[in-house]
Amino acid sequence: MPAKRTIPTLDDVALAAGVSTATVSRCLNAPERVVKATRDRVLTVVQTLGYTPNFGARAMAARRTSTIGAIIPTMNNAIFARGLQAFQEQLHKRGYTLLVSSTSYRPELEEEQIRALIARGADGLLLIGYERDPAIYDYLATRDVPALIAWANERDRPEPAIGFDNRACMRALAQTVWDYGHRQIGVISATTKGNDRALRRVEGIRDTFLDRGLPPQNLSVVETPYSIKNGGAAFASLMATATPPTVVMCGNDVLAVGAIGRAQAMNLNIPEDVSITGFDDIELARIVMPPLTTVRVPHQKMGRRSADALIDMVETRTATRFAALKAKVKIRASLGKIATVADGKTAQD
Amino acid sequence: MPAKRTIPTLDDVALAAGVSTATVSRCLNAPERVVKATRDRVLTVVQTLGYTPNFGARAMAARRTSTIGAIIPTMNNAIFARGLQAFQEQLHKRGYTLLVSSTSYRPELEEEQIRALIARGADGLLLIGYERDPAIYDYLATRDVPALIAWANERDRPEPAIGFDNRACMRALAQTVWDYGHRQIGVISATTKGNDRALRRVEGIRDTFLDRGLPPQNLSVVETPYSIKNGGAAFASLMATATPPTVVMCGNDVLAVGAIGRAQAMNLNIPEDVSITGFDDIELARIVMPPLTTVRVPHQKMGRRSADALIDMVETRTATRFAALKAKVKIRASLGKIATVADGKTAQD
DNA sequence: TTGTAGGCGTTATCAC
DNA sequence: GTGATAACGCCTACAA
Repeated sequence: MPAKRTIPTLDDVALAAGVSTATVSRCLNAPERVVKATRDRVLTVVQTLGYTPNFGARAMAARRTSTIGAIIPTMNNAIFARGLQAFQEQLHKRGYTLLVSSTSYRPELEEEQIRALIARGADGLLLIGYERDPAIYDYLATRDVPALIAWANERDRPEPAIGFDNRACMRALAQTVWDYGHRQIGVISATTKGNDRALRRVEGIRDTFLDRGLPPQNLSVVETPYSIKNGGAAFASLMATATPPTVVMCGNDVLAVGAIGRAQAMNLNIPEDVSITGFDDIELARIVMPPLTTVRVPHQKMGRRSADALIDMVETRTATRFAALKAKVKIRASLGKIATVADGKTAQD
Repeated sequence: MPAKRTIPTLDDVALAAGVSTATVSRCLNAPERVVKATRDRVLTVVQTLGYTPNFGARAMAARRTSTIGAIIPTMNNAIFARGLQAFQEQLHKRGYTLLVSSTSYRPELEEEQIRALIARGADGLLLIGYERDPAIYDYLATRDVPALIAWANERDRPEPAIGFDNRACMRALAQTVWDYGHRQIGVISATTKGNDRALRRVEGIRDTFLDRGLPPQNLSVVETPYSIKNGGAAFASLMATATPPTVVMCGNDVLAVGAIGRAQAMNLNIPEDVSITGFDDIELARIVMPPLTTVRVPHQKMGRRSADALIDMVETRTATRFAALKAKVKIRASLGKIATVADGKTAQD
């Protein structure tokens, strides 16, 4: 009647199976190098004893962990959730485990978290966006830990990255907005400090409108941390000006949903009184009334590809550059047309 | 010009600081046991070398990791996100790290994940709900890993749990629905197999209505996996019957949002044509039109308390029982009143 | 095909 | 207050 109060180790298994620890280890890590008879015997013992290898010991001896770390700004909303889920599923398929941690959009926390993940033995790292202290890139290099950037992809940066071109995507959406006749533009951006994706999106908006000759004073930008509530407040402040915008372009869907909610509270009709756009195309974008015009980001594909790319980097010790993923403008009811005098039309549509 | 291609270890630090590895270790783990002069010297070296302790080695030597594992059904929606975020923040405050993994609502995956987290050295585990193979509880006991149950709390179960009473909460909501005059009830539940929270919620609904004498045939329940889309489909099937319900009570807000969307697509007015209720009070519940009547779960408090409780269990090796948290019915526009003949009123309100 | 033995980087128990 | 030194559990040459 063995009161198994102790955790079985490789030794216990070896002893019970009448083989050496080396053989047990092989049965687990390279089964083909053990003859079937012994392998079966060993695996049975593993089962009955309920043996599980100790991760720390294994990591130390093998000097790798089959673990990938990811550091994302937040798990609080759907923006990263879908991509992360796909990332983790693909990792799992290829025999890797995911370690997540989040910075709560405080970039200064990222370095500590990178260290923590590396200390935990992460074989590779997924990071969001390009912008971070160069010392971090140095650190990654000295530790020889491959890192892949996601949610962004800029043509002129050398780091391996799987994502879309935030600036070009927003430029495309802004073009649609321009084509719809809007000439008085409000922008609600996430805080751009330490967030290159947010910055690029604002730049994309500027590109389009200023290139087409919009007077700079017709384009007003406010920054605020991502949240539904902040989106609402920023919207109110934009609408409170002498010449309120006919369209408010938001840095992401969460801000846009906040703006829509506030607009309704202010008894403004969308898109008759004001149009609103987002970015990401999270589930909320279709639920909200009216449905949100936004940019559809290929979250799943991005997650899956990132997993494959990062594992390749880890296993082959090489780094490649990747082409940007496509993200398409998705027009829904929250964006309406403005009839310009030149068009000879009568009113908003 | 040292080309530091190697990762610094405790030995390197000890060597450079001219002390023993034991002293370096103490500087890091019990600074008060080292005289200030040496401590400063050592810590400087740690800085300049960029030393980070190796997690695996540390875990092996110290036989603990300051790591807590959590296994949740999904990270895909907001249901667990808020509580988990609070959980992780509180863990962080107390010097612990969180390891998450998700089962995608497939209970049979839980055991493997528990093993994986324990193999990774989790000092304690957070699990959702009570229902699981008894063998799992045995395993946890032999491995001597404390586990805390969250998102549920049943008076007559001995396991330590921090959460609310799903059955009682849903009973309270059902009471409100009853008071509003509804006598033809539709229920959309998550799959109850392997999900005690979902089962208890349905039971809560039955409790209220059957106790008050509602004929069983006036209460129809459909089960479907959690998702907005499935919620919509289930709603359509409930409404397609000969005597469609005047209210559809959903097992959570995600299903309810799906139901609302489908109702709109079917040109049904809420609550005039049919009322809809949810459970959880996630952000979506306030965004959706009309806003959703639901049960407000204290996610943050639950997360925070769970962290404290679990750390206490780990550090003191004791287990206590906890009282259920309160969750309140939150009435919003998606629930309307039915005028009964007895009330002498005229119509729906 | 299988066994032996050294080493991975820490912590903790002792002496000093 | 500080320094040796023995675990900790596993992997992997290398040898048999």
